[in-house]
Amino acid sequence: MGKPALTESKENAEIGALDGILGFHIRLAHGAVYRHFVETFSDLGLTQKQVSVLWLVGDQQGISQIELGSRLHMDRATTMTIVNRLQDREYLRRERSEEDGRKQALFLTTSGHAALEEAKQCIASHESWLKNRFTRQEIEKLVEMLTRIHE
Amino acid sequence: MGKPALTESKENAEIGALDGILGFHIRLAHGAVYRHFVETFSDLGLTQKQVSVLWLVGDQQGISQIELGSRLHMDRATTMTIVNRLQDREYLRRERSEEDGRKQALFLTTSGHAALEEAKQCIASHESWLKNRFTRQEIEKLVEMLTRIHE
DNA sequence: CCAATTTGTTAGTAGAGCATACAATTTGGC
DNA sequence: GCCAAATTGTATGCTCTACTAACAAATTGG
Repeated sequence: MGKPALTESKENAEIGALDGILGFHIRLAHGAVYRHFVETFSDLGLTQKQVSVLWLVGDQQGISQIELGSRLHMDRATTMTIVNRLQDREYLRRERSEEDGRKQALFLTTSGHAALEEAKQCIASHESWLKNRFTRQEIEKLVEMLTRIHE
Repeated sequence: MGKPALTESKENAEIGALDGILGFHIRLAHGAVYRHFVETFSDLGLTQKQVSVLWLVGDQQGISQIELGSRLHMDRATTMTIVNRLQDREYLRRERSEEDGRKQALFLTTSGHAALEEAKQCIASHESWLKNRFTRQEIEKLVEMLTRIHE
């Protein structure tokens, strides 16, 4: 019954049965990646979401908010707040779409492009910190498995 | 252009070069797991963190807040807000530790135990939703790789 | 042409995370 | 034993992300 009192030297935090929960490991891994991301981007002052949005808008100028949101799995309201923040910082601007008056077309400003370039440098260093612990094959397998989760 | 237009979830959202970023996939996977978690736990009204805390306190009655926080990678302030919320709902209680007057020892209440039991049922169904897409070996490998990230 | 849908917007709520400051307690150096 | 430093808990305030609900404007379809 019960478990022996933990007297072992293991510095690694014991999490008991939680260790068998896949979702738990995904959450912890995400947290670790998140924290390193924030550290890497403390100078730029950009969050993961903001960088993703800059990246996607840079990739596909004129994309609508709804399209942007759907590709990053954000709802309309969440997309709004992030686009608002980037617009306030003058990294991107909205334009009414000509084809569809309901849509806003999003474009990077000049400083938006500059910020994205800087961000891509940070992403590179962040990614190598992350990927360092895996072989090329493992990364491929990991990405494939993660994709099966988020589809 | 093999993809049919459909109203289902699986509209292959193009994310371009972002597709090569491992951190991005971790974030998307986490988001997908999180959303399914919330859905699964909408009846119980518990969050991932709250369940993790209930689980750990149930596993190790008398654990201190600092210990709890360190095992779930939360700082003291964050741990406080979560413990406060669970205490307000009378799922757990604090007791001044006898060995170390600085510490609070945490214990599940009766309804805390009940909530944890319910939660474990939900976790099981949530986990099988998640694990369904993998073989046993893949799960093992995935957990091992995720552990390398969060150590 | 009118009703339904899509898209954007605003406002409000909530969880999680972090920084800072402070109080109580314990620990360690002397 | 005593005092300074470290540990733990607490309180406050801020930010980011995410969701809901309601509403307006534009488009689409029957």
